[in-house]
Amino acid sequence: MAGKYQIPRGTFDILPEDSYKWQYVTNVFKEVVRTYNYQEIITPIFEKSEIFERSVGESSDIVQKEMYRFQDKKGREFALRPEGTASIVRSYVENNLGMNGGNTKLFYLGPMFRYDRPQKGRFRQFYQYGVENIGSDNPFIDAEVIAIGYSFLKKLGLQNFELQINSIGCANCTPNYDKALVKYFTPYLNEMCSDCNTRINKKPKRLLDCKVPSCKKIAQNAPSMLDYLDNECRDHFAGVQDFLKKMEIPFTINPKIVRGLDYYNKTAFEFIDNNLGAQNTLIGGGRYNGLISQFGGKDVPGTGFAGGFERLILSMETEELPFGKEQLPDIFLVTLGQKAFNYGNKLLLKLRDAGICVEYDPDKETMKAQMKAADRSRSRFTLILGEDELAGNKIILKDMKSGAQQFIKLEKIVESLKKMFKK
RNA sequence: GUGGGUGUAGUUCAAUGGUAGAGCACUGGAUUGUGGUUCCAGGCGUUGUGGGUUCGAGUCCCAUCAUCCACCCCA
Repeated sequence: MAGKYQIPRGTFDILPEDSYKWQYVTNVFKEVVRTYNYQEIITPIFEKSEIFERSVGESSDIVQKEMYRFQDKKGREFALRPEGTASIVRSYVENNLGMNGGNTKLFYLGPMFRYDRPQKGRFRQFYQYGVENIGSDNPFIDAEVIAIGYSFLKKLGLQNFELQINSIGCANCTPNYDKALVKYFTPYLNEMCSDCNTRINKKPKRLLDCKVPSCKKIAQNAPSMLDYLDNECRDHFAGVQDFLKKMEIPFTINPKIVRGLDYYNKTAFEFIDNNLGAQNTLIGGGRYNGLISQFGGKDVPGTGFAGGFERLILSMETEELPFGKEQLPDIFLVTLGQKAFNYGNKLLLKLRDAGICVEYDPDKETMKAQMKAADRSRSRFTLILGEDELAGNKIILKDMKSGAQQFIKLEKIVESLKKMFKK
C-alpha cells in the first residue's frame, strides 16, 4: 500500500470518484459570480516572495513559517502563493486594471500552498475560490461581497453555517485600541500563555483570539474594538450592517474576529460551519484599503473574500447534499462475432459524434461478460448487435432497468437515439 | 513546530511472542446469444520502512515515513 512512491505530505489526488464534486462546486461558484458580473482572473501560482511578504505581512505566520520558498536558477527568490489576493493586487497595479473607471470585479480559482501540519480541513496544497472588488470604499460593496458568499453557500444547499462580522478599524483607530488592550491585559500576563506574552507587544489583537482556556476567560472582558473605532470606521461598519439587513442576510457581530493577514482593515467577516471540526472557517474575507497603494498603485480601496473547496465539500458531505447529476453512459454496446464487431466500430464513432456517451469493452467477448460489463457501467441502455441482427439489418435496444427490449432499424439507430437523449 | 491515536490483500478489518486469515470487491464457471440474485472456484501479502531484543516478532523496544485528530494557524 504505502510504497516507495508517495504523494507529498498534505496533498491529495482528486480521484474520479470525487472529481465530479469539485466540478460541480466550481461550476456553481462560476454561475453565482456571473450573476454579480465578476470576471475571472488567472495569475501564476508563484510570485516573487516579497509580494507576499509585503502584503500578507512580514510578521504573519503565513510568511514566517508557512511559505514554500525557492530560488530559480538565477537566484531569484520566489514563493508558491499562500493566498490569492496579493497576486491579484499585483496584477491590478501592473496592468492598470482600474483605468476603465468604476469598480474592478474579479474572481479566481486555484491551488494555494502553505507548509502547515495537515489536519481535518487543512492541507498543504488546497484549492481556493475568491472574489476581489477593487475601487470602492462604499459599505454597500462590503455587503455585496458578503452577499456573494452567502448566495454561493445557499445555492449549494448548505444550512448549518453562520455569518460573523466585525470591524477591525483602520490605521487611524487601531493604535488607541492596541494601547487599551495592552493596558487591560498587562496585569493578567502571568496567568496567560507564553504565546500571548510574546504577542502582546507585536499584535495585541491576537490575544482576543487565543484558545487557551485561561486566556480565553481573561479575553472575555477585554475592551471591544467596536468601542474604539473612529467616526469613519464606525459609520462604515454601521453601513455594512444596514445593507446586510436590507439584503436580509442574517449575521452576528463577533468582535473577536481577527484576520491573520496584515492587509485587512475595517470590515472583517467569516462564514463558519460549526460541525466541521477545528478548521471551521468556510469563507474568510474583509476590506484591504491600503494594499493597492502599497504595491505602487493609486490609493484605491478594495475588499474581497476567499474560501476553501475542501471544507466546502466536507460541509456538503456532512449535510448529505447532492453534487449534481451523476455522469453515467447513455449506452453500452454489445457485439457478438467479428462482423458485428466491425460494424460496431463504425457505429461507435457515429453515436459519439452525435453527442451520445457510449461505452464499449473490446476485451469481453461472450454475451455474458459484456452484459455484466454493461451492468457495471450503469448505463441506461444496452445496444446488442449480433450476426442475426446484422443479417436482418436491425439492432436490439435494451432498457437495463425494465429489461424490455425492442428492435430498431440499423440505419435509423443514430437518429432515434439522438431524439431519445435530446442531443 | 508540539501532543495523542493509527499503519496487515484493491478495500474494511482479524490473528494469547510460535506456519498470516475473513467479508466486500475483482476474475472465471453453473451446456447453445442477455446483466443485477444464488452457488462453486481462484489470494505467498517485502504485515509502511530501517534497526534492535528473542530460539522465534504482524505482535515487544528504538528510529523513520505516512495518516487521522487536536494545539497552533487559517481557507
